[in-house]
Amino acid sequence: MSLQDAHNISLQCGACPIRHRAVCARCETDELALLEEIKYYRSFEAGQTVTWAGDKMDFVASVVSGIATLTQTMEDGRTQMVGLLLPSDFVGRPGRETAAYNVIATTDLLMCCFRKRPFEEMMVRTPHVAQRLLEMTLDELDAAREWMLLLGRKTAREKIASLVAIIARRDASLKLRSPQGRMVFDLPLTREAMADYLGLTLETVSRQISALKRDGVIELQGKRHVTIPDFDLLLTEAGDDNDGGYLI
Amino acid sequence: MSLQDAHNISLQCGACPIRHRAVCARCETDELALLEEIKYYRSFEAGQTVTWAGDKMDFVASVVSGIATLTQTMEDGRTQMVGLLLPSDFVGRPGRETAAYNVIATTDLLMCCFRKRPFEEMMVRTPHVAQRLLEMTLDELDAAREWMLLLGRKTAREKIASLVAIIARRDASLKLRSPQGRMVFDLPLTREAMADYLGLTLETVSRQISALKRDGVIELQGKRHVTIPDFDLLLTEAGDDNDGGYLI
DNA sequence: GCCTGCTTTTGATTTGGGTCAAGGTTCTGT
DNA sequence: ACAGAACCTTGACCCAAATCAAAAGCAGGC
Repeated sequence: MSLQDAHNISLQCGACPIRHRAVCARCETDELALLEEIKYYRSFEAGQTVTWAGDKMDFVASVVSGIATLTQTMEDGRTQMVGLLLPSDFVGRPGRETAAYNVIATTDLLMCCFRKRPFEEMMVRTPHVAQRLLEMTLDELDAAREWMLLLGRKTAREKIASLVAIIARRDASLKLRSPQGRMVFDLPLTREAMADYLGLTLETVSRQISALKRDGVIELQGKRHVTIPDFDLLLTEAGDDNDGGYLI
Repeated sequence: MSLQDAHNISLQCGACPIRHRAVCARCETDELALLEEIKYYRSFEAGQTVTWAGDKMDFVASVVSGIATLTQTMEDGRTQMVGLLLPSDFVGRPGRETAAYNVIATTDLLMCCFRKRPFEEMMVRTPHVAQRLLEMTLDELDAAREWMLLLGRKTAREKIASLVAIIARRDASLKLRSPQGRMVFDLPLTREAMADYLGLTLETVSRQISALKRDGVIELQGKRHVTIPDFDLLLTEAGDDNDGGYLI
């Protein structure tokens, strides 16, 4: 199944821009009509900036294809990625005027956008959508807090294993499988992007990937294509005690 | 003004358990009555656990007095604090069955609780409350992501300066002041708790506090009582480029 | 083919913060 | 007032990851 299909599934009922993990039985016809009305598409090239932190952002959106990152920066250039947007992910802050982070397309990116004002109006009128949005935000908060544990307490090797596990899990969910046993997928990030996500340098990322390869935890074909022979082994390396459903 | 007073202000309209930074013009009389009905108080002793991650949690709550922490742990005992609850802060996950983190009282703690079921019912009926809850969750998400930058990219000295600045800011807001110039307050955390929050060891925390004291960035009376001679200097040490309204 | 400009890997060296250890302070209960 | 227990500070040493440096892989354009 393609990423485009995954997006279609996530927008299942055709009405709600919000990701649905299960079938959505909530949306009503007029909501559908309203959303279709305010919907439009925007595409970005790899490397292009979607928004800068502090800029006005007059839309919310759902990623259709491609990958974008949310990053924080300090004046001296140190950067920390705080979120990764994959197809079917939602981005935007209903009720907020401005963007809080830099949003940057790391591949060619297609987004399904909704103008914010009418979207917010719809939210007020349809509590189920607002509730779903709250759930999604709570999910993101859980993910962010799990990531805080990684950034604060995990070793470089554990960080890499965690990231690979998260991407594997995410990839499996796009394929409607549960993550287990042998898994094959592509890393959607450069070494530098991984470093920004994990609070490491790209050299350390490269070294630890080599080490995990040497130790048989992962296999690499080329630089991006990964095979995981044993997902449980990877989880052990990641130091995860829970099933970590939250992240990304 | 006492902490109790701060709580009263945060619950200003007397109806909504949700923290209001400005005057709340939203709540209607029946919501008030409903909330009063489902409201009860719980107190915990210092060190007592409010909930463990994964446990059933059938209430949401607002901190009246005292301090609690949200922590994540790994099996081997490494812990990372992911949130700090001060008076007027809200805790709980409407729509979720279980707690996601360990919530531990670090001082004697009084919480104003609401049974979750009726609270959720009210949320569905009153979109303003749901919207306010979404705003709060977005605030928490912003804070978590700002914290990710700290954990991933800041030096030990910057981390300490950031934490002190955040506590100063928070203390000022309880006193209805804006943080600036000379400030005096108490650190509500032990060195160990600070270490857990910052992803450091308690020895490093102690050393860096000593260093900031030696360099005149902070002054200490005893172990807890802090004077900041120049708030802007502290912010510079923290490496903050924004005004950091989010954190805690 | 063969430049040119990435991205990635690997090596050598340095360093910030962790670890281990020993005292010092402050608080609490008797 | 005193004992014991937390909590905090400081020192010595070590190590994981950063930094500095160089070379290798790889992709696109001519």
